[in-house]
Amino acid sequence: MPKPTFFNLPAEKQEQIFRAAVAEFAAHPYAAAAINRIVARAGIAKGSFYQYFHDKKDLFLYCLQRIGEEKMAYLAPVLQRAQALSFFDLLQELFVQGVRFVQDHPAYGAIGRRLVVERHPDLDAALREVSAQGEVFYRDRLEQAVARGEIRDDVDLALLAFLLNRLSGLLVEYHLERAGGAYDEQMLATAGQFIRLLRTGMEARPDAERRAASYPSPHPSQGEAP
Amino acid sequence: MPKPTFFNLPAEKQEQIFRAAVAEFAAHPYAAAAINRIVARAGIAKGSFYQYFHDKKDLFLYCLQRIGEEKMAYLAPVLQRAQALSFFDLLQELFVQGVRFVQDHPAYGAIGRRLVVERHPDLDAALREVSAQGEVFYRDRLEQAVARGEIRDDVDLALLAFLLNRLSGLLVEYHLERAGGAYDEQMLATAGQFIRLLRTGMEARPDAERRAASYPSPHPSQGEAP
DNA sequence: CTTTTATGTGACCGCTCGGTCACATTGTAC
DNA sequence: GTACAATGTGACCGAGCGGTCACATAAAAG
Repeated sequence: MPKPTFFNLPAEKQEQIFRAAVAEFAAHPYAAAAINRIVARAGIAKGSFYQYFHDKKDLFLYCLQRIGEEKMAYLAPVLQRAQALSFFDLLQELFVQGVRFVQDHPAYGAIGRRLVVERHPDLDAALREVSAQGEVFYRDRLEQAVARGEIRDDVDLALLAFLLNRLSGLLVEYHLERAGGAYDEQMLATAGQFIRLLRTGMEARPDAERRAASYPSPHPSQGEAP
Repeated sequence: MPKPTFFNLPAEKQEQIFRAAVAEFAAHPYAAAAINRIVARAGIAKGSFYQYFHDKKDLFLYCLQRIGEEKMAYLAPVLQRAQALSFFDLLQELFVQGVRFVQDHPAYGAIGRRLVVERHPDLDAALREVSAQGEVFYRDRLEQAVARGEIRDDVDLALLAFLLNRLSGLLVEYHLERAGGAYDEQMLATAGQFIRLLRTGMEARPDAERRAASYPSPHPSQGEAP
């Protein structure tokens, strides 16, 4: 938790510091992220920084909390409708909003990815909390969907919750790498394909099944192979 | 590429240095990995190190190449049978061998994960090469499988190749996090569930389809939710 | 032996790091 | 004005970094 001094600062200055920190943590692994660069970018003295935060870890966790709040703000409209949506509609909405979030805040995405992969004592507790949160959420939704008969009852829900929690990150990465990242039709098509794969799998099947699986765009006009 | 001096070393000593480097790169982000610790662990003088390698990047790329060779050795038996196997059998074998590889060499897994997520100028070229390699492989197999009618012809192959390339990493991670990591029945069951999800999806369907999807273990006896 | 060539060595360089501290500046109370 | 508390500041500390270099050692060549 930041020191009280930080919260006494004008909101404008708090934001400057937060933005500088986010940029730094997005650009460098935690261990290599430099307070020196953060204070330079924020336009404050190093001594001042240590009046606001106890140490680097304190700053990082503050950033993580802020990012989490912003993400929740993105997801809130969807979450409110969660009960009213079918599981796959919910999934689609969550993925789409997830892509939008990272498109609007690429640095947040970079920090999230680092958090998942990096091994640093300062980060371990935060990582466990964040990923457990996501998995519990998916697990609950999955159980409801199974109860409603939307999802087969013979799948390993723990495995599936784990996968869904990570897949949203992969989808974002794919869209950013290939499509460059606009929030557009192409993105919706990719998300649709993604969901369709999850729903009905990739195996060829008799035609009867095929049509039931259609979603927003059946053919995203991706490049064909030579 | 290491300097000639390195290859003049007794194989034993080369191995000592390689192992020390792998341990360091697995335990720390590239930027934070320390030549000082590597030479200490390898039992050589720092000056000697710079007779063997041009710099840190040189050492890291050498490690990556060695790891790639060892992985190929693991996968070779499967790859040789690739044409004879159905796509999903091939996938199952690849995933299983992938898990085995990381179980036998946890440090290699850690380095691979870092490579995918970390952003460092020294690593960018290597990352692009490695991931492109994997995707091209999957893409080729997918096209063959579509031609053989094993896989529906209306999926976005680029997206699917990307996902498969990453999913193998996720499966490994899941198995290591939950099961702790033995190469055992439990692992085979998880891989089977995984493949089954890919084949037939998670959506509930009329019973006819259900049975066609069975694979090694239909019920992996994962814990039930309260 | 001496010379030459290849290899081993650790003190050292310049730099950056996270974090501290003595002091300067500011704002309010009186 | 003075007094006092809160906040701003950057030089500084010890440590660790990647990388260098003058020199020691050793083996082979003459």
